[in-house]
Amino acid sequence: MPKLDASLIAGLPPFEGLQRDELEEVLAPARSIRFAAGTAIFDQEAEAESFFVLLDGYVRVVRTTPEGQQVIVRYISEGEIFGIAAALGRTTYPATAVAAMDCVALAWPSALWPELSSRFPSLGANTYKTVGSRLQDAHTRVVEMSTEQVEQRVAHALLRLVKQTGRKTEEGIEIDFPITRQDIAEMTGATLHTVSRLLSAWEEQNIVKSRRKHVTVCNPHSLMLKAESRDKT
Amino acid sequence: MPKLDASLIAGLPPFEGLQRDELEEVLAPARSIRFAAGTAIFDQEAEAESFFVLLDGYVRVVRTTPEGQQVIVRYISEGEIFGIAAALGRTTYPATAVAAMDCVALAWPSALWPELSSRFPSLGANTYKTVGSRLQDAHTRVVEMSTEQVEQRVAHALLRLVKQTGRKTEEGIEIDFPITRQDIAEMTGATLHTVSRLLSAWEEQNIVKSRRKHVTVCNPHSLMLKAESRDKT
DNA sequence: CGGAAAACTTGCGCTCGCGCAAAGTGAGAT
DNA sequence: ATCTCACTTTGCGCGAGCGCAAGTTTTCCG
Repeated sequence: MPKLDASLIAGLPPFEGLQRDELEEVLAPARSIRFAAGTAIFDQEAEAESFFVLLDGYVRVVRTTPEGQQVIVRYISEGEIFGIAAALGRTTYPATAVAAMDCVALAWPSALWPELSSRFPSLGANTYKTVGSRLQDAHTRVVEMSTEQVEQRVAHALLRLVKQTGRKTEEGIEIDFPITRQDIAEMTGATLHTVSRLLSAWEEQNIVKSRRKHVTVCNPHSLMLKAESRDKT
Repeated sequence: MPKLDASLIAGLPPFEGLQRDELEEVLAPARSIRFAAGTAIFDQEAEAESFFVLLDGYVRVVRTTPEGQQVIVRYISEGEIFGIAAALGRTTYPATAVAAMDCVALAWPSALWPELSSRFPSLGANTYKTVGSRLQDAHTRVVEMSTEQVEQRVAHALLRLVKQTGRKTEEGIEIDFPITRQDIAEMTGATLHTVSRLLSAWEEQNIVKSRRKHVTVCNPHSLMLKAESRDKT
C-alpha cells in the first residue's frame, strides 16, 4: 500500500482547521479504495466497519424497504464524509451506498472514530456540522413531500442536483454523473413515467435538455418558477 | 432562582454515564422554565440562544414553509434533549418548538455547548447518538412518504406516537397529550378531512377510540396490519 | 348559563399522478 | 456489424385523496 499524501485531503471540508502534521496523522490509518460504477461500497444493515471520505466520483445512498422499494436518500459529492454510523452511535449502516460512477474513497476503521474525533476536535465539529445539515435536508424533504405536487418536487430535486454537482456546458448546467429517470423518481417519490413526462414537457419549453442518463438544465430560472408555484404555466 | 438538584436529571438519557458530581456541574448553569400549553419555546430562524432538556410534558417541533404551510417534524418526550442547533454548528433554530401541553424544561446557554461536551464526553456521545437516530427517523419518514398510501402513513404515525407516549387505560393505549386531526394530518402529509374519515372508519372497526383531542388505540395489531399492507381489509 | 370559537364529521365532484401496456431508441458487447 | 438489454417515451383509464362546503358537537369563557 503506497503511503498517502496529506495534500490528498488538505482543503476538504471534514479536515478544515487541521495542521499539516495533524493531517498526516489522521491519514496514517486510512486506505484508499477504488469502486467501479454500480458497485456497493457498503450495504444497509451490514456491520459498519469503516467510514469514508469521497475523493473522486459520486455516491448514491439508497434505502430499501422490506417490500423491496428503493428510495434515494442523497448523493455524496467529492470531499464529503459518509458512512459515519460510528459517529452516531450505531453499529450497522442504515442505508446502502452505491458508486454512481467510478469512485475513489478513503476508508478508516470505524473503531478509530472516538480516538480521532477526540484527538482532533475540529474533525468532530466539522463532521457534526455536516450531520446537522443532513438532518435539515432530510426535514426539508419531508416538508416537500408533504406540501408539494410531483412537478414541484422534481423541479426542486433537479435544482438541488445542479447546485450540488452542476458542470457548466454550452447548453446549460449539466448534472455531473449518470442519472436515470428511475433515479429521479426514487428521489422524489414519483414514478419514472411521470418524471419522463415532465422532462419531455420541460424540454418542449427549452427549460432542460436530456439524453439517456444525462440531464442539463438550460433555464434554471424557469425551473425555479416550476418549483415554487403550483399553477400550470 | 432556586438551586436545582442533580436528582432532577439523574437517569435521563442525555446524562447517562455521568457521575453525581458531574451532574451537579452540568446542572449549575441551567435554569428551569415553565411553558404554558400552546406557547412557543423557540421560533424557527431565531437565534439559537439555548438548548433544552424536557423535564415534563410534550413538545411539538414544527417547520413552516414560506407559503405558511406547517409540517410537524417530531414530538419531544420527557428526558429528551432538543434545540441543539449549537451542537450541529448552526446559529439559528431550524424549526419552531411549541409546548403541546404545559411543560417544564431546563435551558442552557448554547455558548456553553463546546465546553460541556468536551468536558463531559458522554454527554456529547449521548447527544450525537440521539441526533443519529433522529436522522434515521427523518429518512424513515421520507421513505414512508415516498412509498406508502395515506392510510398506511397515518397508521404508522399513530403506532409511533403510541409507542413513544402511550399510556395504558382500560380501553387501550392512549396518546398522552392533546392531539387534533389537524396535527395528525400535519405529521403525515394528509388533510384533516382524510384523517377524520380514517379515524371514523377505524372506530367502526373497534381499532381506535377517539374523542376531541384524544386518541386511544384499542387494537394495535389490526392497526399494524393497516400500516403494512395496501389492500383494503 | 348562554354564546362563540374550536374541533370534528360527512358528502360530492374532480384532478393529479399512478398502473398498465406497448412501442421506440441508444449504447455497449461479442 | 448487429444484437440485445437497459433506458425512455407515450397513450389510456382509473382511483386515492384533495378541495370545497355545510352541518354537528364539544369546550371554554364571560
